[in-house]
Amino acid sequence: MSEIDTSTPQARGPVDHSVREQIVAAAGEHFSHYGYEKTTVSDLAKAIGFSKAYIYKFFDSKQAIGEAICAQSLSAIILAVEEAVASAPTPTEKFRRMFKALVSTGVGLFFNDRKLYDIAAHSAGEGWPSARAYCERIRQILTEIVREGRESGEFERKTPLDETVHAIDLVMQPYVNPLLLQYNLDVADEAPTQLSNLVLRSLAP
Amino acid sequence: MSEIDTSTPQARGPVDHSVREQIVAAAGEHFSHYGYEKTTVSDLAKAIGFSKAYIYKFFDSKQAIGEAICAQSLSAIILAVEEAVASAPTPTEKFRRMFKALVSTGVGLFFNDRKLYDIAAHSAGEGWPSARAYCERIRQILTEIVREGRESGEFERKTPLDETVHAIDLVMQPYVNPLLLQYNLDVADEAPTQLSNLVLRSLAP
DNA sequence: GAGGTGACTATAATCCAATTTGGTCACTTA
DNA sequence: TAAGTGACCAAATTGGATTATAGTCACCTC
Repeated sequence: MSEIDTSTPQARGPVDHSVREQIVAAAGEHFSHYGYEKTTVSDLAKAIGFSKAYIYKFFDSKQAIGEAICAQSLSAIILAVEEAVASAPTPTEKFRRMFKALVSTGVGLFFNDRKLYDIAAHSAGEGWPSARAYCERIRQILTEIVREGRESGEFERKTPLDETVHAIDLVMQPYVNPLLLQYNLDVADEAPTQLSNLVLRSLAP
Repeated sequence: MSEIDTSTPQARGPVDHSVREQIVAAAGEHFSHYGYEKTTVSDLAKAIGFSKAYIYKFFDSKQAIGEAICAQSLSAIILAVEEAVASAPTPTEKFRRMFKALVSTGVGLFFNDRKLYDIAAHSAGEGWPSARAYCERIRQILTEIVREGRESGEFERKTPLDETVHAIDLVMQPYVNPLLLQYNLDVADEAPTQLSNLVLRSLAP
């Protein structure tokens, strides 16, 4: 449910292979310690005890490895959001908690795993599939909440669903997208509440 | 009404002096042609036929000159916004046109005067007074519109004014702030309309 | 004193050769 | 045939000597 894109174009060779997992594990550690740029593919090869060439049997490029790691980080955010949504009783509350979880998990990643955050931001900036899939998933969750709120009569039904969702998505974008979030850290604590209030007012029937 | 901060701390020596104006004019041309980084203070000195040292009788630093130029660009946006607002009959329409003018002028600056835009973005990133004043002015205009809409009964009056304005300001921020706008160019044509609709729904009495 | 400058310094930008790095491929080995 | 690699190349990166730049100051001139 919350795995993003881990078995996609950037993969080579057998999808399910212990070496692939070793590579990803080593990359996770190295990227988070030294950053994406500072770790070389040879470093990863040494870490798992194989040659650099062998790495390329499993990944198209270094970027592909970066995407796998990025997808992991973003999956963690998705997971937190899904849990937050699941725990809420009403669509209104689901939206509030979603937004809050989204921002606080993102900000948490920024402060606790800055190196991994930077990959996510880079990923969003370059439009990597992992980042696209993440944004898409957030939008899905949002759509589901709005739909449910409309069905229960909690939200207005005049505006076309797509339009409503799209507009709310635009509002959340600066906090969803890691590339943008880093410029909004100064308002990250108040924004979810303030913007949720505004959005929910706009959704009132 | 739309002059931003042109007579502020970064100024030295006589505020009203033809040489100051010459410097600003030369800076405007050079920065817009070659960019802020690529033009040296000596270039500006040569352009106006004085020594570099003399420049420093009028400006604290190169950055101070940059701020003056930045303030000019941002003033142009403010002016466009003020005109758009003035031409609108109702608060609802004022808000729509404000948002639209804001984005289209900003985007226009990006595509037509990229070098100047970059200064504005840098300014916003570093929190220069010129950028702060700009954001503050936008907020003032917004406040005035909301207040007027409340008085005329067009907008709801339950939510505290400050809170309403602040939330709307957060919504507009990605398009007001040049640092952020450049990451949102892909949605810059639809965002004003979509977000205006959403905000206005939230303002409905 | 108002208008203006050349010479100076510390720091930042630039340049370029030497080195690394991402990525490939022909080739083992079991 | 599946698992794995050394040797190789073009492109990117580094380090460190060199140059350019922001900013100051004592001083000049009218």
